[in-house]
Amino acid sequence: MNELNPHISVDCVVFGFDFEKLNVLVIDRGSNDTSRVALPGNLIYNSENLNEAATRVLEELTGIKNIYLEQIGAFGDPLRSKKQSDQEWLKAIRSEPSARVITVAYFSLVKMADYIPHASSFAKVASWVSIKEISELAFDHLEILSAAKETLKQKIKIQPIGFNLLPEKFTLSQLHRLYEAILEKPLDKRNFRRKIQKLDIITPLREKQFGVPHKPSQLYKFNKEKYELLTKIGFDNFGF
Amino acid sequence: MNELNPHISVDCVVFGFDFEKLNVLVIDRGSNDTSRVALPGNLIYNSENLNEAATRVLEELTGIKNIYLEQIGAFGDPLRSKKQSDQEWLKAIRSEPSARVITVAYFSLVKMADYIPHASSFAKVASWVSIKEISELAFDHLEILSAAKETLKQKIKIQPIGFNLLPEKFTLSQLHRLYEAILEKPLDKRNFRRKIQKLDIITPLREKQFGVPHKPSQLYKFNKEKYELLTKIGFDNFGF
DNA sequence: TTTACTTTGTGTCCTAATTACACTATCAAA
DNA sequence: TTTGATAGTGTAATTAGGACACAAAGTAAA
Repeated sequence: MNELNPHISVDCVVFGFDFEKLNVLVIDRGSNDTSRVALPGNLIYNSENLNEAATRVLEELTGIKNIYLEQIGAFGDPLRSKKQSDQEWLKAIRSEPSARVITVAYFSLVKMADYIPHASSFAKVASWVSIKEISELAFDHLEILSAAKETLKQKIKIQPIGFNLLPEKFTLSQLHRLYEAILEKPLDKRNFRRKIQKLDIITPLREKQFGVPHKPSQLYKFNKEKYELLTKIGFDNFGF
Repeated sequence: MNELNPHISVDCVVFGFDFEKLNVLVIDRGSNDTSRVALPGNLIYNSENLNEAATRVLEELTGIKNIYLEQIGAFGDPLRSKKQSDQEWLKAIRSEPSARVITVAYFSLVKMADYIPHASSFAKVASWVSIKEISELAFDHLEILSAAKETLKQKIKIQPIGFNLLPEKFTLSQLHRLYEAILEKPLDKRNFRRKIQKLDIITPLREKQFGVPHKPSQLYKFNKEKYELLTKIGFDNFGF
């Protein structure tokens, strides 16, 4: 340990859905020796609040902006950035690489198609990776990712936030697969549909899929007014 | 704003239940001009993690120890300690009173009878106050308290944590009133009892209340083994 | 043009959970 | 012995949840 003041950073867990599985946005420092994959994150400025910092840092590193971020919590183990590989990275980008860093983690759900990551700043690569394929991340980012997944599982049960991961027009099957990917368990098709329909939060469009080599499915759009009404009056019964 | 490094503090929202209403533990700087009621909190040390800091700070200010603290989240608005009254207080206790302070909030549930607060350090008074009576607190502590209440409402629905607020032996009516106090809404007596009984998490004792000017009620104890089993295998169906 | 392949979309039965609701029992105190 | 206070109990009606199988609609390939 040392006697420098601790620093504050933000880290962002941005989830995307590719109609099959959940992905998360990561950056890579991109040196060719050891790849150092990490969640997008950096130190905050003194004049901005934590949300603003998360928004700014995410855009600086990945080009992604205009998204809604929600706090997961603070991670402040004194040793969270003391692994040698982490220290080596920090030496390249920080003026006080050995200072303790307490981070505040945020998560967000976005439509992958709308957010093509473009690496910049110290990120050499910014890309979507399937959460199943992530077995190692810098610092304590694996722990943060794990907390984010847990938060998402909880929230999806009480708020229909999953719609943020789908395009404007979507099918019930896509929504179904999304819920299965988030909850990491199979859900009965008919029961799922019944439950979603009863929520009265999606509206069928006068439009179907086309060009698919099977029965084309009905397209739906998300009913934002209904959603806002529901979140306002509160609803607990979205559990699967 | 200024260019000092931000500091990190922890603040604790400790709930207690007096068989009628929810209370929260607050400290008062105790000057006789303006009373400055606040949640117990202080800067962290560089060598301790956030949980340890919360535990230590709580004990230093109120004498309360050996309790389980759970994180609520980080609060980091740059202006959160810039009110004049807050600055005056900070000048008395901090070497850099104008530095930005980012705080990590924790909450806890305790049996009031077991935890008699004893003020020390810069706290001149440490005492339980009904949450209904709190209309003003230092810094952004009102916001933190509000977040804590919300967290508690959510958690009580998926974990039987309320038992931490009751003594070893308690009656179903006490438990009932506790749930009503936390959820801030009336719950049907018979339905509440049925639901709790079905959880199989309380065991009746061979003992009743005595000395009460009405029908004495059955005493129960909390079934810890069952609770731990339930939290391990996971359960979502504790909703009221 | 027929067949194979793939995914969509739908209904019922059974069980479990939820809600609403009112009266008797038991004690202390007056 | 009466009063006042709280404890304790059951049922009926409704709603939600879980398990389960087959026909329909399109493309692609034979």
